[in-house]
Amino acid sequence: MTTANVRHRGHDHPRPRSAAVVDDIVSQLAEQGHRDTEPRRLVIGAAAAQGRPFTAEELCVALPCVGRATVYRGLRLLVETGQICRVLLEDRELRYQLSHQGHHHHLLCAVCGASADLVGCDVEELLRQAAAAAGFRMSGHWLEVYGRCADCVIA
Amino acid sequence: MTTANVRHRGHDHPRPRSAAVVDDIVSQLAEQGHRDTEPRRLVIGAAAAQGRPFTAEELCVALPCVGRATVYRGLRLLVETGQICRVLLEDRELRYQLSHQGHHHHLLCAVCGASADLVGCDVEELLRQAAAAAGFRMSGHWLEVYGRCADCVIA
DNA sequence: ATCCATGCAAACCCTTTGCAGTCCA
DNA sequence: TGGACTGCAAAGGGTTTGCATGGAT
Repeated sequence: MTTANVRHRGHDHPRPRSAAVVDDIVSQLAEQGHRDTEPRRLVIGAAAAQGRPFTAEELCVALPCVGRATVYRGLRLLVETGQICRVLLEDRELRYQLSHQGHHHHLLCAVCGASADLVGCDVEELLRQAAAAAGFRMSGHWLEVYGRCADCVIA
Repeated sequence: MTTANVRHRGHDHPRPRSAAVVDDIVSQLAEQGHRDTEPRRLVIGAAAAQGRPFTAEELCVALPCVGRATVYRGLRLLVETGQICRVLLEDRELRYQLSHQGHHHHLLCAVCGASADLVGCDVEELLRQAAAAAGFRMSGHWLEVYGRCADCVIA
């Protein structure tokens, strides 16, 4: 295997400040014909402010002035446009987090909820071959890896 | 990688007829102190009769004489005792299917819904190493592979 | 001036739970 | 017989939708 490459959220690749993230996403949405509205900016801003995968409910609580439906519609739009991705916990709870470039998987800490992206790990090719051996043409896969992050392994 | 080994449901390893499957599962449940009841047998029988991953709702429809709660409770018991396993479709719809031995993953056909088990594919070790590179100690993972089965690739 | 986006509340879907009655072991 | 199991219906939670209003382009 290739040595796995890891990006810890907000460390190795520091993101621009939240406001810039919001502007960036809003402009990308604009290119696709989606309007620039205050509630939508609030949703994006709150999403960007989360330190780890978050739930729709958490965003609703963080944004009491934004309608519940608007939060859900905003999240759906962001997923559809690839700005954020969905994360499934072991108990099947659905969470979200800002997308990073390209295809990757999530390492999720069962203790503190932290998330790290796993990139450069060639599971995909392995799966494609295995699927082919079964006569399947793979079109996609869903993979979540659960465990304990470095901090929680020590504790 | 090791050459992936594949089991197509009901082909390479033909299962005993449905009634025998039911008896087998019921006796395993009995060993764990669970009673042998008619509704439970019906649930197991219906589950065994499905040709592909099924939903709780499908079982309820197939068993109009069995209470909805009983179907759900039966499925939960079967999952807890390892007799059946959960399968997640790409849209996150939850389905079930009879378990096979050991750890494996599912190849799911997006067209016809068929399912094949992927065994002997050492994704796990690859993931463990990748997780370790990120400082994570892996404790588990969830993987579903989506695509088209041999029949549906042709069609 | 459009018509997309929002907010509220109700609707929805899927699953679980409370409870009284039933039936294995 | 006692405790597990069942069925019904109602509750539950998480998410979506209908509709009238508001706001971006």
